[in-house]
Amino acid sequence: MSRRLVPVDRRILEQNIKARYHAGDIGTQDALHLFDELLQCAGSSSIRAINYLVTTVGRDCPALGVSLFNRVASANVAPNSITYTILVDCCCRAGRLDLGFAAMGHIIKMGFAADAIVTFSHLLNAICAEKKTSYAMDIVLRIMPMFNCVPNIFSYSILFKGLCNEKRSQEALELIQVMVEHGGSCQPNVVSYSTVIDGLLKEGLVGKAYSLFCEMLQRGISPNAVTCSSIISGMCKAQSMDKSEEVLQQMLDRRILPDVTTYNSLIHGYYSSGRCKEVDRIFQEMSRNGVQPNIVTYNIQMDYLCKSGRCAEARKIFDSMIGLGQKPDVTTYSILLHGYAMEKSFHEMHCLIDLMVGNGISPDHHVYNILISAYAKEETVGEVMHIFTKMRQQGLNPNVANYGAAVNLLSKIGRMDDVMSQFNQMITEGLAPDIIVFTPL
DNA sequence: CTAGGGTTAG
Repeated sequence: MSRRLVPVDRRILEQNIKARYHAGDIGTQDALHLFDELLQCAGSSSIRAINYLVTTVGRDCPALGVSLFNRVASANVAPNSITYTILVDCCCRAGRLDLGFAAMGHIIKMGFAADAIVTFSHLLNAICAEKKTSYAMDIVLRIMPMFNCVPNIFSYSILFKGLCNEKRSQEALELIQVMVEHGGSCQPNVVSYSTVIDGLLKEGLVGKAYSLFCEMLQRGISPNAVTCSSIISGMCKAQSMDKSEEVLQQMLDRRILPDVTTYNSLIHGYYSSGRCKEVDRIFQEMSRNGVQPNIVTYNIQMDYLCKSGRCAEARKIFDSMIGLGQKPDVTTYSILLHGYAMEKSFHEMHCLIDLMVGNGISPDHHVYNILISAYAKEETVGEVMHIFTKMRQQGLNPNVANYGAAVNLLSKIGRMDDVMSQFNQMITEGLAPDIIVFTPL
């Protein structure tokens, strides 16, 4: 084989990968095969093609993306800054924030930090998902500028959402004010305002949310369907359905089209206040405006029926959903399961769990907690403990609500030694007890 | 390429 032919073959392969990537034409398996093929003849020109392949694999299976990176590193090809960005994203999505930090360390060492704005976003998302938003704030406000990486509106939005998720929406509000007063190039936009308005409303701070909304309008930023849906949802939560309707009317006046999420908020609000006639009206309005119900709409409807002791009707919706091609999700199953639990229909519960697993949906904390509570009410300790074992076998660590349900049962039947042992187990697993766990003690 | 809204459990 001549020296010249190899690079030509290689270039054809690289161009082929690039074209297929942009056409969205590579599956995970294809990518893995192409990766093997390319790595055999790869040279320094191959890194772009390698990046396409690692992106494709990592999208589907982040841990596999990380392992491909290791093979790149041991082959004779130097990763570039894009490769490291893909790596950080894969590490974070594989739940290995520690490896994400290590990769970021390489980026900084190589002097790529100033251009790593997207890489930082992946890292910030993962940090906030672990409820360490204070740390994320330090990165945005101090560490990124230290490396000449100027935080952008995405960086700040991740912080706003993280703070709101930690019920620190007032700090998010302060951060918005600081951005505005500072007058820098990065100013809050409709996403920033919507996020913080939503967070304030979820904490019941209606007045502050309203002031922020006014401030947004004054600054010439137009609300959109997301902003309005958050406000409608907040008004529903505050039992102010009339105000919700006012906001809906203002949306229509401003030509902001309500979408399925907007209508779902209203439907949930009316069900919660027991006004079913109004729900019918909203359904009609939806259909008139060409908005189709989705899985969440059905879940809301089923939840209402189950909680009104009408599981059979909820089941009819459930069965018709499958026919309509709307696949029930883990929430749908939880809702129906909870309905059966209230009826003490243990047989139906087990059939439903089997159906769920058969349809490829794994039970989550909610599902298990419905089972734990149902057995707890029957005071069958053995079954409750068995569910904990099953959860752990599935790699699902019980959460505070799961322990809460068990601790309440044990204290009710006077088994205080078992209460303490569950309590200690919970602490050992790094969980912070809440008021419900403490009450029996 | 990276950000925001609706549904479920003790």
